[in-house]
Amino acid sequence: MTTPNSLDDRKAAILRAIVSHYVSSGQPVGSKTLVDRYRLGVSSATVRNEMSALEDQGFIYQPHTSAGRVPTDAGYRYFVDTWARDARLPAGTALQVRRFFGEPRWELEDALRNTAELLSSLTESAAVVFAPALEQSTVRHVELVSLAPGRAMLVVVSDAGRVFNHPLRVAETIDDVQLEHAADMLNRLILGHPLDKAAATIASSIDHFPLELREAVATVASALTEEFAQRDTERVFLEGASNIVDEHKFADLETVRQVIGALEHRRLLLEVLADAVAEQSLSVRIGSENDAEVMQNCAVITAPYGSEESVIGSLGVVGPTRMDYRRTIPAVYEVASNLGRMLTELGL
Amino acid sequence: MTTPNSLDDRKAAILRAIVSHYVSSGQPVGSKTLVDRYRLGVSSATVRNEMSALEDQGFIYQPHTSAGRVPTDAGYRYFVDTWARDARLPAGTALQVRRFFGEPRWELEDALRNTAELLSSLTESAAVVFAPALEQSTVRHVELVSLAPGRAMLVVVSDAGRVFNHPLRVAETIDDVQLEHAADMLNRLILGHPLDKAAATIASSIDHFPLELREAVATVASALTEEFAQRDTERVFLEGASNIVDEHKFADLETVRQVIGALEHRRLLLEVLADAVAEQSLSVRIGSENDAEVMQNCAVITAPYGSEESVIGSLGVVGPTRMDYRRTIPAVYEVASNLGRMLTELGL
DNA sequence: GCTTAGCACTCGGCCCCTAAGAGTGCTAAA
DNA sequence: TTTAGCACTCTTAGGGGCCGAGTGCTAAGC
Repeated sequence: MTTPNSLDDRKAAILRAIVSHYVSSGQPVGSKTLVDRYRLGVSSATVRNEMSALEDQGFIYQPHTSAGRVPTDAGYRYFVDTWARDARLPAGTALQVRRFFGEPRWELEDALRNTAELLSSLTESAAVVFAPALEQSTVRHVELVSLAPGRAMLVVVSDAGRVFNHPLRVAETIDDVQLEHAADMLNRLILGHPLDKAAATIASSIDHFPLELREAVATVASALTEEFAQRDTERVFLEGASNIVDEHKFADLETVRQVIGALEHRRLLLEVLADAVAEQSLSVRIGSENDAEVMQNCAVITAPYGSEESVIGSLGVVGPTRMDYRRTIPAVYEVASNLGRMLTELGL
Repeated sequence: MTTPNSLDDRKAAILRAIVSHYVSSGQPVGSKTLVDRYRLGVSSATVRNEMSALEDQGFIYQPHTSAGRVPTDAGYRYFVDTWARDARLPAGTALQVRRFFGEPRWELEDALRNTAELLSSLTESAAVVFAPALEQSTVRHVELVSLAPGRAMLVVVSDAGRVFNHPLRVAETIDDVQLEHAADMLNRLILGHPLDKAAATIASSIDHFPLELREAVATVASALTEEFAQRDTERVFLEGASNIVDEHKFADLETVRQVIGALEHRRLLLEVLADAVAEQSLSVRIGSENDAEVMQNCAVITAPYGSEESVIGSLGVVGPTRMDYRRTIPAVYEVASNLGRMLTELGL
C-alpha cells in the first residue's frame, strides 16, 4: 500500500495523534479517544482499521489485547522526523532562553553549569553539557609557581581565557629563580602554540633547555599530556538527574536506577553520548537506536554548539522515549545555538 | 522503671536485635523472629512484654496492629549511641581505604571527587565531600594575564597549591606592561597574606597604586571577593546519588525524587548539611533530627577532616534512616581521617 | 470500494470475599 | 517473673465476578 517509511495523510494524522496523546497522558490510546479529541473526520471504526495497519507497519503496538495503542520506537521516529524537527519553541520559552544568554557570563564553568540547569528545567529531563574542546585554543601564558622544596604548580592560560593547573614534583635542588627561568623559556617556546600540541612541542625541544632544568621541563610536558587526557571526563556538567525519577516516566524503578547510575559516571555518560556527539548536527536517538544497553528506554537528544565555522562542544538531554519531542528538540537546538553564539562572542 | 534514656540489659539486647534485623530485612520484626535468630534466652512472650515497654518508651513502633515492630528515630539514636559509635570497619574495608589513600594524589579536585566515590561505594549511600575551606591558605602568587583589549585573567595560587582564576574586564587603555606592573605590585602587597583577607587588603591599599591602575586593581579585589562568595557552593563533590534510588530503601518514589533533587542543588545541600557540618566532630542526624524538611526520612552522617590541630573541611553521607550504622559510621570516620591525614601531609 | 454502525469478544482493573499467616496482648499457671 | 496458650486483629494473597475500554469482524450504507 505504502512504502514502509511513508504514510498516507490519514494514517499520519492518526499516528501523530497517538504519539501526542500518549506523550501527555502516558496511557495507551484507543480509537474512541482519538476521534473524540482530534478532528480526524472519520469514525472510530475507520480509525481502528488504520491503527491495525499502523501496527502492521510497526509504528504502534498493543501492550495487551483490548488495550489502546502505544508508539513503538519507529513510531516516535516517524513523529520526530515528520513533525518535531521543525517545531519552534513557545514564545515565552524562547524569550527565557534569550534572556538567559543575554547577560554575558565570563566564568566558563558557571556558564556551562547554568546552561545545563536551564536546559534541564526547559525540558524536564536530565541535561548534559560538555565543555568546549581545547583543540582551538592556543597558549597565552605559562607560569611555574614554587610551593615548597620539590613541589611546584604549573599554570597555563589559554588565549580564550581558560586556566589549567597541575601540581608538579620537581627536584629539590631547583630553586625559585630556576623555575622562573624555565617558565620564561617555556613561554617563549609555546606562546601562541595550540594547547593540545604544547606537550609535544616541549618534548621535542627539550634539548634547548639547560641540563639542570630538563627534568623539570619534562615533568611539565607530561603534566600537560595528563591534563588533556583527563579533561574529557572531568568537564561534564550534568543537571536535573532528579527529573528522571519523576512520577512514572519510566516503567520500573530498576530502569530509573540504572539510568541515574549511568548519568552519574562520567565515563559511562561519555560512552552513552559519544556517537550522538560525533554527529555534527542535532541528533535524536530513540530507545533501541541507542547503542548503550541502559539507554534502551531513553531518548537522547544532542546538539553541537559553536560558531558557524566550527563546532566547539556539544550538549544534550536524556529522558524517557515518551517525551515531548516537539518541545524538547527545539529547546536543545535553541540552547545549543545560543550557547555557541555567546561563547563565540566571548572569543572562546 | 528505667530513665527514659537508659535501658536494662535485656531491653537493650532486644532493641539492638530489632534494629539489626530491620536494617537488613526492611520488614517489621516480630517477637518470634527475634527469639529464633538472636540468642535472647527468653521466650517470645517475654520478648513481647519487653517490646511493649520499648514501644511505650518510644524506641519502636508498630506500623499497624499485628505487625512486628520498627525502630523509631529515637530507637536508631539509642542504637547509634550505644553500639555504633565505636564500631570498627571490617578488616578488608579498612585495607581498601588505606590502599586508596596510600597512593598520594596531587590533584585536589581529583582526590576529593575520588574520595566521594570511595565513600559512596563503601556505604552504598550518596556521599558528599566539601572542599577544604580557604581560611588557612595564604597567597603565594598573583598573575594577571592579558587576553584581549579590555579583558584579562586573574590567577591566584595559594601556598597549598590551589589555583583560582577569575576573568576580568579592564579598561581598554590598559596594556600588557601595565598589567604586569599591577601584578608585581599586587604580589608585593599580598604575598603571604591569608587568601580570605586579600581582597580587603587590596581595597585598603588602593591609594598606593598609580592612578591609571586603580580601576583594574579594584576589579581584582572585587573578583577575589566574588570568587570566595561562590566557592562554597561550587566546591561540593557529590557521588552515588543513584544509591538513593536503590530497591526499597525509601518508602515512596516521591521521597526519592525530593531527596535526589535536594542533593542536586548545591545550595540546598549546603543548607541540609550546614549544621551537621558546623559541629566539629562526627555527627549523626537521624530522621527528625534533621532540620530540613526533605531529610525527615534520611540519616545524615558527617565528619570533619583535617589535621589534629585544625579542621579544614568536612564530608558525609546521606541515606535512609534504615541504614547499617555500624558499617557506615566507621566508614565515614575512617575516610575523613585518612583524607585529613593525606591533605595535611601534602601541606594543604 | 471505502466507510461505518453494530456486535461479539477479550482482557485488565477493581471490588469483594475468604483463608492464611503473622503477630500481638492478655490471662492463668508454673 | 516467666511462659504457654489462646483469642483477636489486621495484612496479604488469591479467587470470583463484574465492569468497561478497546478491539476485530461483519454486514449494511453511501
